[in-house]
Amino acid sequence: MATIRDVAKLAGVSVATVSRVLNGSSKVSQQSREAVLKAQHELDFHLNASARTLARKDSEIIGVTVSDLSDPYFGCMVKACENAARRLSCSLIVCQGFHEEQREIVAIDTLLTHHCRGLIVHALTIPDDRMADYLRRVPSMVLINREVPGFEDRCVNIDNEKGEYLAVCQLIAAGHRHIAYIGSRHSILDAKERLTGYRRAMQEHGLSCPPQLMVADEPSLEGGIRAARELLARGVYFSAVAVYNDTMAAGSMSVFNSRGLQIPADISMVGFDDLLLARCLNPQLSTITNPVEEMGEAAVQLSNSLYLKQPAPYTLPNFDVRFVPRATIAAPAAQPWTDKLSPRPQKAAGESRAAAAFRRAQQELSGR
Amino acid sequence: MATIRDVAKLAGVSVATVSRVLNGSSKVSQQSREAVLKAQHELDFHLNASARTLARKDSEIIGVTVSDLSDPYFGCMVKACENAARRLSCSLIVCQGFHEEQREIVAIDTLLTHHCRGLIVHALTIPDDRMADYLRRVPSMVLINREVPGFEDRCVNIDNEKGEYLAVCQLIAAGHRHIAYIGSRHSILDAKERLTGYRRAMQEHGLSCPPQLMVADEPSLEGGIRAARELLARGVYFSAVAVYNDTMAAGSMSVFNSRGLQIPADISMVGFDDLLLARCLNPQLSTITNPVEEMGEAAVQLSNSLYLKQPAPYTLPNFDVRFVPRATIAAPAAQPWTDKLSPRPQKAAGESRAAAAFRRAQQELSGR
DNA sequence: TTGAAAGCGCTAACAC
DNA sequence: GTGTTAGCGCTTTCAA
Repeated sequence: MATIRDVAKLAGVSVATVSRVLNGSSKVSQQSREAVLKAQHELDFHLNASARTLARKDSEIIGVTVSDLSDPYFGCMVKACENAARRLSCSLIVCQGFHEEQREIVAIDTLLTHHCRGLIVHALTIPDDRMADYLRRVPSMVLINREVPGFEDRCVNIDNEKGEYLAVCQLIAAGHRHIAYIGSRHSILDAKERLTGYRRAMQEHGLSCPPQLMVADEPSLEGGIRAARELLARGVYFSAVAVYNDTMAAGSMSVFNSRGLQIPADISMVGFDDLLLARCLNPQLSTITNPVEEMGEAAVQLSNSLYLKQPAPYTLPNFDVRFVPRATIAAPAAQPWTDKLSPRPQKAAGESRAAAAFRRAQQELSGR
Repeated sequence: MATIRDVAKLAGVSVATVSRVLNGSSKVSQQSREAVLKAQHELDFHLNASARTLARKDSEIIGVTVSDLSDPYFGCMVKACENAARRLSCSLIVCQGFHEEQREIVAIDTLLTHHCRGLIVHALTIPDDRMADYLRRVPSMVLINREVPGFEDRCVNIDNEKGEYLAVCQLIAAGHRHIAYIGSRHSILDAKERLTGYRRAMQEHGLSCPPQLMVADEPSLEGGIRAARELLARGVYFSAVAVYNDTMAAGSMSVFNSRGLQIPADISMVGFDDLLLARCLNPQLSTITNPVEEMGEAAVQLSNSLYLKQPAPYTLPNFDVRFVPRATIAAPAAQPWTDKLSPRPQKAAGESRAAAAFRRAQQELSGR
């Protein structure tokens, strides 16, 4: 591998001059500049990032941890981070934590080792006090999708409660009164806030949140499938479901569909995140926007600003959560499929198609 | 920021000993080890990756370029790369090329600057000769989803032609004879190979590939939507569509659905890639597996093996492409919606629901 | 406008 | 087992 010395020798100048040319310094004669560029080309020379980092004490690397890159939510986030990093002439290092404390710690330590210029951390299983430790020690660390007390100004987050509140209000406005909630089983901020939003919307409209209508599972397609099955198995009436995120909603919809339950005629649904996926579902999923890309951008900006100790630090924008009307919300059927608000309904004479489908699903899924 | 010197001083040993402890060398007394670890903890010290890289002349960084991280296909790929990198105690740098030559070049140059231990490059717009240049100069560079003549053993790829061939054979086996093809507009290897697979399947079964039944667009949801509209606008009969990838298929399905055309009753469909998305669609999309994660893994392995100049270099596995039967393929309707195999059919007396839907779609979309 | 040279923080001989 | 020390490739003073 050629070094700056080789280039200097070939160009007939000193290493300092080569460095100047390669860093765009103006104080170089046209002649030297050309000679250096020519030599660089001939030797196919690239400055060594590590050596430069060492000399400058500034790494030009932004580090980001997410839980799982195959999740489109994080894909979008990291996409935005990479774009923002590039604009700062930085490279992006990504680590995955997979919702496991040990891996999240390894991920953060990896970034620390690289003495990153900015750190965007999505780590949900590390306890608050440990996170606070990190935040105290690493001034440019920024958290995403999480809030640690005392460091609110370094946490990039949306108003999850408001989002879910909006979602449930839409269901209520459509006439629903028996609204189930499929949540995330992770005890993380998003999950809690969204659940609170659901509860608040229900309560403000004088509706109850019976525990039989609330289930929680992994925030994945499979989790959504299990949750929907569980809900049906309980046999309690509901005409609508608010779901933690679009991915779980997709899983749930596939269960309802395959059981002959029509969306939105029999069951209305609302998701959260507004992934591309939401527009691919049939019917297209009504959901809540989640400005992941803006958040990724903002996180990088904030982190960089903290790193530079700017006198007027970057201020986080207000992230917008909005309801996106699509095709999964309709008025509830005039006739509920059961008038029982408790499990185990029996077959009734002259039951409707939907009622029959519900009953069959409940019977099969409850393991009888 | 604390350095190894500070730790040495605090622990009352030399920097060499600190280095030994921190790198797990066995030749250290228990006493020294403990002192060092204690000092490290007190100072919250982390080895500086750049300094280590410089001293060792080995960067412990794997670099990967993809076109767009928000595309779940690449998300899966990078996920696998990160996992593989971690197993080699390496960090992962990701750059995006966005199918633009200039950005792809910047991405590769960025990786070169970091003197990566391994380079996994997905760059489709840089011409072959330039890619060959890179490959010659950087022995550990590995290409993904592309083949450059003379470097086949450093290109990680699946048999796209076979995959698409399998897909189309399934449609033919179901009884289809008028099979449209929605392709990618990018003139890249995958696109060409898959198209070839379609052609070969048709020809081997004595079927023609009329140009009116072939459209191409961006390999995105929007591209799929436009392509399906274009196809309908042409008004030529088809009972099935083979699509370049699942994402485009999702877009196409949404168009057919919204036009009252039923899948698979009116139109059978088959995708490619077997993304999570395929299982979220309604009906679930029959498709072809694309072992992206295995490919990502293999690419990292291969790159690392090339880097180490191993005597017995890593050999690429045979990536499996398989047809995944789901719910979007059925026999064609007994009655085609038109007997005209050319555009602009007129309303016929007593036309079927499907025929009416097709006709309306064609008329509206062809801009009349 | 240029060059010499002192580090940046670490590793890895080498000597003890 | 341990310490000393010469680099690794680059940037950046400081002098010229």
